[in-house]
Amino acid sequence: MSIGYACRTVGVPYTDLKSCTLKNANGANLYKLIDHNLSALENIIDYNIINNVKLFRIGSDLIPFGSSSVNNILWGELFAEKFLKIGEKIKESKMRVSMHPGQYTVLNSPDEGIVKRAIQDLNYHTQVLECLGVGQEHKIVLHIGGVYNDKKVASQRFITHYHYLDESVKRRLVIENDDKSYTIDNVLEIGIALNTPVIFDNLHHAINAYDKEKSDDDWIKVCKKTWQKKDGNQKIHYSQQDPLKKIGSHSHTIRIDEFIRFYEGIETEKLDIMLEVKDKNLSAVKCINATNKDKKIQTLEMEWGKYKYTVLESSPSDYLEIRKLLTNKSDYPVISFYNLIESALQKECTARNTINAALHIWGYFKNIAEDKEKNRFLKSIEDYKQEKTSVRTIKNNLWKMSIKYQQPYLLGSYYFVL
DNA sequence: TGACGTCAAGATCCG
DNA sequence: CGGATCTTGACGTCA
Repeated sequence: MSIGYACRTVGVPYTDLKSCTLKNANGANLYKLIDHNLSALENIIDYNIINNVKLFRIGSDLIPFGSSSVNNILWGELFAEKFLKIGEKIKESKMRVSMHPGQYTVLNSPDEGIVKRAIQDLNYHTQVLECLGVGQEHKIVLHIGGVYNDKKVASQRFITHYHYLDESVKRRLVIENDDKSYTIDNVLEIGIALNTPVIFDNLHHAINAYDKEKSDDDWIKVCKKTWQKKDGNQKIHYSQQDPLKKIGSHSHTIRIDEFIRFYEGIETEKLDIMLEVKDKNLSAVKCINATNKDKKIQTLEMEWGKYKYTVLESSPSDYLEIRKLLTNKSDYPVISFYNLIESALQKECTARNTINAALHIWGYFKNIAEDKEKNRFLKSIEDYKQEKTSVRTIKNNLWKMSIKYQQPYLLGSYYFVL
């Protein structure tokens, strides 16, 4: 059983993917971007290995304009070694990766040109995974596409167009229910016809279900039958509704109580769970720690080190509460721990608490900072008090100091990104 | 024709 | 001039 996250990290230095606009997409630029992005991907994979994350979705923008003819450089060959090095790390650590073309890759379109581009896009995604040298259990997830006033005809067209795909693409392709058009039973019908694995997405299903007679667990069991041994473990997507945003919007973080309720209601033995959530790796690590059989307080102490200053600026009372929670070294109060962090992070930061936390961070530098740096920090605090600047300015300033003076504890802190 | 979703690039504004 | 903040881009479907 693995739990993972999609595309990018939060709070992990040197893991951002870069891109460019169409008009700047020339060979020299693209070469630099790809080189940078592959290094970033390697850093993400390294982070995953260190943090015991065994499931990860590689972002489609790894190769900018990867499926477009404007990108005509032979990136597969030019970066072959870099790809293979990353692929080796993935295989060695038994990580499973995947890719997921976006909502604009539509295989079942009645428009020939759009179908052609969709096929090119699927070829591109396949090529990335092949360059890494990873097996066919490393999947490409696709939605069915548009309805065009007749879902039966449109489903049939998906099946017809599927047969245009290269064997290497078909081997990896899996299909998923969406939040507007194709319900899980629609997708299963196509999946069974094509002998293609089906991904169950719980939030899409909650919004767009043919009938709600069956539970999530029931549907997961039905989908399981579409996964064969060669496909690897069954995969599902899991996300939660953001309570403040419109229907279908992913939550900022995975609420741990709600996740555990879901987790305990399904058969997880041979199941991989891809989380779709704004805070990415933070929620993945949270859910991994909450379901881990290896219950060590050190795991929570490390997590606390990353969250503590964010908690301090949101809620000093929760800060004290969590410290108390972690005093018994033989305990593993993982659920209470994350509940307290979630509750703290929901609270509005008062100006007083914001400044208090900033001064705590400043404590790392006050004896080593140059006068110029000290003045800049004090000025940012003054400006903030007078509402002339946002807390961003203070944090960006302190972040630069953390890099300059190489404070490892601060470089891993979520204070700068949450 | 614009909303939808996503997030970095690119543009512009500010001190 | 550097940094913060706002706007655009790139894609296809649907109302």
